[in-house]
Amino acid sequence: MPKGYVDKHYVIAETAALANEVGFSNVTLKLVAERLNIKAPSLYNHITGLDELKQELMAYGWGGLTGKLMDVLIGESGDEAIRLAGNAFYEYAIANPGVFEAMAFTKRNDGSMNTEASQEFMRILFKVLGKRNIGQENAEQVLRLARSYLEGFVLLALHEVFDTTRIPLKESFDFGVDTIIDCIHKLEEEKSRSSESIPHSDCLV
Amino acid sequence: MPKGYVDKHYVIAETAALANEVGFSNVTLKLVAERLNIKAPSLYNHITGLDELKQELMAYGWGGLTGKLMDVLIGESGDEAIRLAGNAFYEYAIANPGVFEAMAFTKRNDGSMNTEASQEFMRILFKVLGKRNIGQENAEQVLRLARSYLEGFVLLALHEVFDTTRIPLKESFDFGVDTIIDCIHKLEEEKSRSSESIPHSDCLV
DNA sequence: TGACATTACTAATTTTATTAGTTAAAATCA
DNA sequence: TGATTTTAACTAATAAAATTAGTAATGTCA
Repeated sequence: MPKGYVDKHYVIAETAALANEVGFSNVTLKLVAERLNIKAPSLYNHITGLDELKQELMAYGWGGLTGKLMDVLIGESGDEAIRLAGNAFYEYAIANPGVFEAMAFTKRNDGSMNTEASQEFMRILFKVLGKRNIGQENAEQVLRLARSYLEGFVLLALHEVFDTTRIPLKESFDFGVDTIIDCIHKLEEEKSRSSESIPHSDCLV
Repeated sequence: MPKGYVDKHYVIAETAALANEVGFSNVTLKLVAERLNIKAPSLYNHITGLDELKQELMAYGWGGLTGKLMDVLIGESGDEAIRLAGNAFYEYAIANPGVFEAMAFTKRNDGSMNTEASQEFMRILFKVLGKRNIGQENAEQVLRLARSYLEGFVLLALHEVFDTTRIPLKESFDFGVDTIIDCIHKLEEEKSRSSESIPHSDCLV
């Protein structure tokens, strides 16, 4: 047990593991400290308090998820990219329930770090949508829809609201993702119809 | 200040008002008691503890929302019923942010009351979907999609995640509801196509 | 009126977060 | 290397909140 063994990142990473084991709402400084083999007050050398730790956990979660998303989207595009993104979200959240609670429940309007935490994730999704011919405003609408659905579904799934004896969770999740994809298709059709005076490239071949 | 003035319903109702004012996570027995002009330990004559009070608050919220939903759906059907249901959800949640947090965050898998709380609400939505020609399983899929979207969107809106300087919240919300309605239309078409050997009633006129 | 249950109270306990003040290890630098 | 300074741990103390125990006052009902 050398001295400078614990640092801020280690504290947050262990808090994440703890949250996944006992649930986000049951995370206490006492438990975090025990897991790190130090006393609770020593944590204040690394964090300003429990509130900050929870904020950090939220940011940690968004960072981890964003990493997975980038991995999965390399060289992918179109509908398949959207399905892969949805799956990455689903798998990350199910595998990290406590961290996901932090991501979903921690207020993001107080403080700058908070809003930024999920911004990179959204920026990537927006980039995927940007390649579709639906226009900027529609892309933002789809983005809000997608985010609401993803966070909502996973939240309900983790709270075991859905009766899984009939339809498997993943099947329902995919149904929702497909609906969003259908929505994009519809917007693409509208867009191409509205600009039909200008024939699009396929017709020029 | 006569004695038997406070009862369980009153405690819960005041907790709801308090939660809407200070936020769900800031609800304490001390604050509830102050609001009721009694001392904190006296609350234990009406509830078994803070945990139960939060569960009751969740059930109270679902009950209130279900009431609004029934009001709004009397004599309504079709797409309009779905829009009205969505609006009722949206308005209730925005008007009762603290109660909605209780509805969204309180775990529903521990204890029987919890799952039942939202069941009546879902049963009504299911009834609306049951009138559409999409089949039982598809109705369940749409229900999960709708619930995920509704809870997710409102959660994000209350956490002020969305940048409202561009697109108004309500407009985005309606976009999502319309997407769900499109989804239902698509399922209806599939259904009628799959049973086209049996001509449906319109063709028999 | 007089037992009985209910509801409020005060006092005490427990748990957790947090602060204050101290010490020793570790890093820095003359 | 050896002195100094920072850092990160500790113990002790404080504060706030939930909860329990025990008591008194109020209301009900036979």
